Amino acid sequence: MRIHDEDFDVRKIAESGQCFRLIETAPGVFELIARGRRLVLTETDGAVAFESADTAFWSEYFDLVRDYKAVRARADQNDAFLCTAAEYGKGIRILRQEPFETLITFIISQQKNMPAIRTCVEKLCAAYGETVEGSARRAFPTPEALAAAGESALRALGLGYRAPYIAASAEMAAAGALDGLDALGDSALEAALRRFPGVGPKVAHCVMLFGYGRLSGFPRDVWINRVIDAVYGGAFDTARYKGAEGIIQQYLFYYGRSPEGQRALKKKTEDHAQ
DNA sequence: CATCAGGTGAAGT
DNA sequence: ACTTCACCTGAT
Repeated sequence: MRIHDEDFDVRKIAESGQCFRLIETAPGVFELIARGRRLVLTETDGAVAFESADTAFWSEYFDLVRDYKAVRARADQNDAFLCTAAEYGKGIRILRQEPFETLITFIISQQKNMPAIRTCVEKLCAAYGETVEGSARRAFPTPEALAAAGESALRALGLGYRAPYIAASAEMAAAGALDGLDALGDSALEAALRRFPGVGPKVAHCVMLFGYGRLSGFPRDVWINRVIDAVYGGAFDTARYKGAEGIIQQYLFYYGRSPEGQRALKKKTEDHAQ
């Protein structure tokens, strides 16, 4: 399968911080372990190619049916920062990841940078995940496997104070706490996710968005808050982008974290100081 | 070597 | 309801 679409950029997706198991193994070659499978994606001349018989599966995973161009077109033309961000982040898509994996990886993500998150997640998979055909890497562990591992073994992997959160959340998931959440409305889903230890507002929105495809999710992390403080006077009106909040968040986040975006933020802050 | 990193929960005002 | 603080450890 070969996709030539300005709204599908594997590298940007890998750098976007929503998925920690999509890794560039050689220039232009990316290996993804997702839902117990391995997929190799190669990028050449602005097109992405991958080999898989199960195109329906990956179509859902990469959210291929959604019209991202139409979302970008919704950006307020008077909002220069967002317009720049949407253009800069063009190619990002919202992946539909496994809810349990999303839950645990974003509990891990707190107070960690992206390389550190990847290291921890790979260690966790290597220790407790099933083998994956064709790859040296392992699948993300099941709730049962992590629950059986226990807090002290997780702490020994370097997870620090997150170990009890992960152990308890895995136990809850193994007991069925994630079952049937798909049927819930957005706010009920958010409330259900908040019951897992180590899950606050930020992680809950990440899981809603990246694990359940709920585009009303708008995770507020330090980068988004920096953008909102510097550019929007401390309050960003998500209501204008109803049904696409999470995509808008990704554009703001990806651009805000980039060197170009940081220069723009610095300039805004200096302008305000005058 | 010190600081920081894609937060959360508990305790304090 | 809002503010402050401790928390593990790898990356820079």
